[in-house]
Amino acid sequence: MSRIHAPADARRTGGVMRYDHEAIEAKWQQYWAANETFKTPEDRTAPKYYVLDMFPYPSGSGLHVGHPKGYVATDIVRRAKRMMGFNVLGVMGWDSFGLPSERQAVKEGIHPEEVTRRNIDTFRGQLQKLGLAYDWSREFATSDPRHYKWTQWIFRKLYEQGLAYQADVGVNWCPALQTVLANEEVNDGKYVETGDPVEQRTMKQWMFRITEYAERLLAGLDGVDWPESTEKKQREWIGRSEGAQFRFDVKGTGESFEVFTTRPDTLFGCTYAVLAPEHPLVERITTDAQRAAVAGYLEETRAKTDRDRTTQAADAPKTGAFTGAFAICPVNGEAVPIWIADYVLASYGTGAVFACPAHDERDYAFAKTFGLPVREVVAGGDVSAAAYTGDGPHVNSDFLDGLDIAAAKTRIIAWLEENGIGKGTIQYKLRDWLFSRQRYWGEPFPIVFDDAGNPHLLPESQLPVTLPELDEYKPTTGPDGEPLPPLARATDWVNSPYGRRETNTMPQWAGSCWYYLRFLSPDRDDVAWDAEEEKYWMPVDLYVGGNEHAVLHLLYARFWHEVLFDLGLVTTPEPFQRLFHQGMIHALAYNDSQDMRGKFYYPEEVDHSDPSSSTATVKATGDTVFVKNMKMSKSRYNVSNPDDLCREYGADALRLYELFMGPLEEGGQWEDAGVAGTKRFLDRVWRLVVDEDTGENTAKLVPSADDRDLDRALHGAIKKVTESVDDLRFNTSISELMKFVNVATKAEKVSIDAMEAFLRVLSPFAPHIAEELWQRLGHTASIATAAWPAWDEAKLVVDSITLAVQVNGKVRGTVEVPADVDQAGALAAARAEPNVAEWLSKGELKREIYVPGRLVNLVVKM
RNA sequence: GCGAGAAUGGCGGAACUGGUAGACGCGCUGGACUUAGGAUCCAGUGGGGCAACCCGUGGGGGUUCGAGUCCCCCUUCUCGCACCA
Repeated sequence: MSRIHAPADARRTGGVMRYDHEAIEAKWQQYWAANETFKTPEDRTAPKYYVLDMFPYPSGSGLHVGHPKGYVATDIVRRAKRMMGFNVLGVMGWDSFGLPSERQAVKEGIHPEEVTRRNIDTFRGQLQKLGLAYDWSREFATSDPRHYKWTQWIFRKLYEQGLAYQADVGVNWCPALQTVLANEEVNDGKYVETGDPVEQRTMKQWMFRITEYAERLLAGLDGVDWPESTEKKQREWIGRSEGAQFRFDVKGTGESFEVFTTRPDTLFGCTYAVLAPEHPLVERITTDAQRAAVAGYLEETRAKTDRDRTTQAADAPKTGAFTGAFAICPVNGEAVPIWIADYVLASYGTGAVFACPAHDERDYAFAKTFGLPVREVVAGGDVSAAAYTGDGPHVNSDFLDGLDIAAAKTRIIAWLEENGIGKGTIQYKLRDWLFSRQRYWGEPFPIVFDDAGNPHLLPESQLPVTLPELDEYKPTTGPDGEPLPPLARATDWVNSPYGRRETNTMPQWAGSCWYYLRFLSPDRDDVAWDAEEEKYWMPVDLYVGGNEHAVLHLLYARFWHEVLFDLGLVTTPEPFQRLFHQGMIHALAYNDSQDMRGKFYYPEEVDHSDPSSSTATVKATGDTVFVKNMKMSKSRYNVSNPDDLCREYGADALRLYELFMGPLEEGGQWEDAGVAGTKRFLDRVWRLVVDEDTGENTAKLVPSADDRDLDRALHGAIKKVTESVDDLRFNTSISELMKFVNVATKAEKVSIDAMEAFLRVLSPFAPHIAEELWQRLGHTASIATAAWPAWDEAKLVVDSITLAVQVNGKVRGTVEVPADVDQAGALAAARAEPNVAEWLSKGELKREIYVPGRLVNLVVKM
């Protein structure tokens, strides 16, 4: 029970009892911890609400003010929903495996675990200073064997389902990091996190058959409440396209190849075929005459980066080489030349296409480059000028003539199927998920290899497979000089009684794929999660995090969840019912180059006294620097530190400003001065209750006071805050809270009931001061356990309203009328307004418009 | 190139289904109280004009009694995606 009853030991300075945020915030944080105020309730009869923040990676650099924005938002939801009678599951933990800790450990010569523990302590400390209402008893880290035992357990499940396999695949190898990266981690030929260059290699890797779930992952999006743009990104990432796959025979050989197309209806317009340079047939069908040309082209292609090959516009000039071979177009028996070209990707579809330049921009560009014929088969465009991709009747197409695209597709697919040449199929852009990394600081696989090199699952009883101690965490090399992961150094560990252990580890995504389930029963060592708890708490009702995870984490987690659902281990097909992305916080950055790629300067190094100017002056040198609002980041020298702001203004003021600065989904531009503003607001709240001269409660607070204006402000605030808990528009609800304080400050008397109701709706935003004032008003239990107040619509209505009176759409005056005025009364009052009457006298009144409660518009013909 | 979103005072941002544009806050100006104020309180604050009034939501058209909001065209910015046949 509550152990701290002493009144706030707020600092008395010169007899003034000011709001001492440091003492009060520390006091209540201790109180919440000591009383386990936010421990998840045991009762399972109340409605539940699972609010989750995206799992943070505890980096070494700690938090800047951009990080807690989402956590503050979810904290308001947690606290308010709790007061509304929900059982709230609010938890925080650490996605603590990962390369940065490993690199930091190498650098400092200590164990990654130690780095991780230190970073977690920093993060936890920073978050706890913000007064976030987490159930800290459920905290866990993915790098804890108690947790990763179950990550390995889930891997076993996926393996047993045939969803995990090893394959020799072309991978993104990062020489600097000595590891492979997932496609999603590579952009522009570089590792997205560090910018280190990435090259292509073929290696044996673990893969997940996420492609088997492509259709399910698409369908599941229909049932969730997610931002439209994120759903769209996932759909596009999965990239479903319907079409046909069929066979082309290579003339004069026994060979054939399959093509995939979404436009089988244009088959009569086929004038050549193209194989990807990597296509296995290339070697076999190239004629001697063309061998040199083909070899030359393959060399050229190899030299190109993936990006060079895949980031061209459709109508960009093409490259390629003729193989000398011809393919037989199945629909008309024509022999068409077979080319190779890097605009055809080996990794998509069948790695081969038939080309119909008349109706495909890429084929058109290629045909123009190499002087290949163009044959129109869909009327409606001018194929002598450009490819025509619109609809129209087919021509030059035998049995398809006259049909539109849709009908022609159906017809040709039926024909292909009847003749045993091919069939209608669906292709996805989604590729199988590369799941292994050559790193130390990740989950070991529960896999051993036999002497023949075949993988076997370790029995469940052998989990967790823990990370062995190493002298060094750097990658190593094998007897043939091939690169080996750091775990290969642990020879005793590798040679287990069950076989040779897998030395790759899982990627960082693994832990975050199911952490939301572990939070349900993190103390259980006998199960990954408790089935009853899963039934009660899942799905996550509100998931808040940045949109940078729109595809990767959210797609991977959904995939695992779907598999677990199929196995009957979870009861909902989707893990995250509602998703919300908080915006990225920006702040002014100063750089000596206009493109912001030069040297950055700290705000205190420059003089930017004219905020409307896009340039500033470096104080020391007088040089001009450019000013731009940029994402807050250490490297741009534009971060604000939450610890400093907590010290100066308090966590409550910081929390308020995080959300007051703008809509949650937009980031907003950070200004430390804004925190001073929300601090002033809290000072005024304080003075409503506390007489700063005596430290006693103010005389202003009385048992009852009849004040319609104050009631309206109060109930307006209650209503707005209550609604914002669902629509997450906290910036406007904070302004309603401010309005109440403005009215209350001016009022002679404020009823204690009104003040208490206000404190309750304020408490999710500024919990420390709300607790303190609540206690000063005589309450012994935490305000977090108080009931949420209801608003009274009757209190929101006003006796009289001000109507704007327009003449021809321009406001010419206002009139006070009773709130329940009828149309005739409103119009009469409007016409009587002196200034309006004068305008009316200038012309003929043609029309009167009355918008109840708003305005009157009188249309006058002058 | 394609797609999505955005553009409102000196600044961050309000404005429900078209209905008094600029709520709330920052900053600024003036005043009060003060030994002092970077504390607090009061008043003011889109631009122009003594005023009536005029002009104002990136630019240009349109619909409407009435447009920040709806439609068309354009500009700029942000964020995704990038030859997927």
